[in-house]
Amino acid sequence: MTVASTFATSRRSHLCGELREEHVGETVRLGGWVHRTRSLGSIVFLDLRDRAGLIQAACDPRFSPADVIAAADRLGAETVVEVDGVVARRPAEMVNKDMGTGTIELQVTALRIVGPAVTPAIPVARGKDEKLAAEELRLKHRILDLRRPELQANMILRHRLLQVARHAMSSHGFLEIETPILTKTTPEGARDYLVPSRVHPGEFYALPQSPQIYKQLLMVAGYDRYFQIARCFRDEDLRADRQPEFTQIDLECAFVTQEDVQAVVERVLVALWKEAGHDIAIPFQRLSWSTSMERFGIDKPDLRYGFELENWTAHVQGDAATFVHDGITVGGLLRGIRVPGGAALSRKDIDALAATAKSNGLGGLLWAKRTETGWEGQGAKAFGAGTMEKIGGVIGDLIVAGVGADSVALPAMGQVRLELTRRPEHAPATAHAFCWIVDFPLFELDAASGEHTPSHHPFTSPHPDDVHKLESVPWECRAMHYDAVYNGNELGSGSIRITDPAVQETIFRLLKVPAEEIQRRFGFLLDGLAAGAPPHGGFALGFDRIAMLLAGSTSLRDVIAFPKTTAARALFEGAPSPVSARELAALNIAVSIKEQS
RNA sequence: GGGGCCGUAGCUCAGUCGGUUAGAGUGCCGCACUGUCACUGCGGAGGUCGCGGGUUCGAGCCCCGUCGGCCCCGCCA
Repeated sequence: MTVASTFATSRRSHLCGELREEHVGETVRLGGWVHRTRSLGSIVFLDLRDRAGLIQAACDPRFSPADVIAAADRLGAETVVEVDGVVARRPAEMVNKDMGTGTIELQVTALRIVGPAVTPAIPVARGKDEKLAAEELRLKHRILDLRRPELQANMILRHRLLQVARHAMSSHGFLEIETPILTKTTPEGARDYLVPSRVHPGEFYALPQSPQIYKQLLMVAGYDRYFQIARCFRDEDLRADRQPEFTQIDLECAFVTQEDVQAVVERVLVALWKEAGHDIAIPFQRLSWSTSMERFGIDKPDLRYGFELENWTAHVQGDAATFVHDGITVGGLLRGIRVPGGAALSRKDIDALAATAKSNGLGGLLWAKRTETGWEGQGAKAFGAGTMEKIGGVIGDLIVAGVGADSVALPAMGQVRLELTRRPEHAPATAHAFCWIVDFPLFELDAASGEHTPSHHPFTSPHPDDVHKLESVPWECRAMHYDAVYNGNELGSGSIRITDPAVQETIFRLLKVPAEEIQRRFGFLLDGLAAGAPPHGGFALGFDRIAMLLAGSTSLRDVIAFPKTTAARALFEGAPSPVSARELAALNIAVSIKEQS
């Protein structure tokens, strides 16, 4: 007597892939897709597939009627069938170790074709070394691609992660509250997706770039701890890890400090990683933004690797080349990286590192290898013996360095470091390296416009120790803004919000936001904050990216059922698409497309 | 907005210096086959070389444009 399957219905008793040796002897009824067929003439084997996996269904004259064998012989891939049969143990020499159901098979007694299928445009069943179809075709024929066990595993993992996130949030007292999808532009600064209003000609809703303002208003409204698995929309150009619509685990809580928020986020991340089979330690280490830039040249450092940036400015001696001295004289610093064993790198490898340095704005990359006979390379000549002595190193070392202002040299050397970490001979010291980046600058300078912009959003509270600088040296203010970083990936970010109207006013003034615009865009938030706002702060985790990383994938498209292309098209449904003149007229919209010259 | 890579049979790819009839594997169709598991063997069908233009006696191959996909920069806190 066995327990009935959760998946039993009026039309089936089990999922194909969930049968095991304990079911041997049972008469079962299965439904599934024909994954592959192997016909030996009067014996036909079918691999039947469903979301639980594959099982071999054997059609053999010893237990199958002749018409079943004949029908099985004609089955094409991806046909949906229902089969009746008896679960039988396979003889030892016929066990398939690669299948979850490899020790058993179904002895088919009846077979019904319930969903005939045309020959699939792209293969669902793949041989061991067979490549995937082109991504374009996978997106166009998404239902077939989604049938592949790999993608099904990803979607199942995604589901489990969502449940874990919900449970973790709920168990810490967070209330799941939905916020509008048809809304008003939010302060993230990306382009909005707009939705025309039919009843208000000429007016538009915006899809939310995040529920930022709503969640702050929920704090004002007394909901204390809010979370949402929130869909967000940003009309910006895409990347492998960026989709126009994406999902955040969004949270906000009241009467908290930065540390309180971080503690909650850490617990959620522990739960998510555990669900994927990884035990991780908390609390994560904290790095200030400036420390991260100094040591790693980036605000999302991959701490699985060493190769930290070092400041060698003080090592420079009188015998160094003039250009080195000149670079330092104009305010630059010498930033170097030591690569143990790096002397084995070829000239081509080093040239590639130099190209990275140059494309990131450095004049060039100085390098030297420590060999049996001493330092070699252009860097050794440029620095001179005295400086090399100070920099030091053992035989086998490579040193690379660049001179420049921190705003250029640190990010550039950070990219050089990243390239070093990606080299196959450099194994990560650990599999999971989390950290918090804290004390971000409150503002950053926009290179294009020369204007200051909020580095997070305009409601981020200045660091209490820096509030006094707001009027005098605002660009030196740190923010109560923190990012969670994992293996060089930004998982999410958050901040403690401004609840003091005077501070908020100052921020808008510094950002040169006109009073009219403040009222128009953020009036309902400011009014809310004036209604009695508790101190509050929150966070948003990029859920798709987390699912991607835990699935071991490098593209968001592998963890989203129906993703968009890099041109923001949906190849499967064919969105976006033109609409009829009638629909446009109803929305009071006239379309004018600029002719290409 | 900019840069790079790619586009040849349903799918994955090869295609030499620009040369006459564009190939392979797989899938598909047919035949054979009683223990296969990427079954095997034999036979067959299958091509707008993304699209448009140009150079040339001749273009899958060279040039220009264009469309689509992917990756990156800008952009996206």
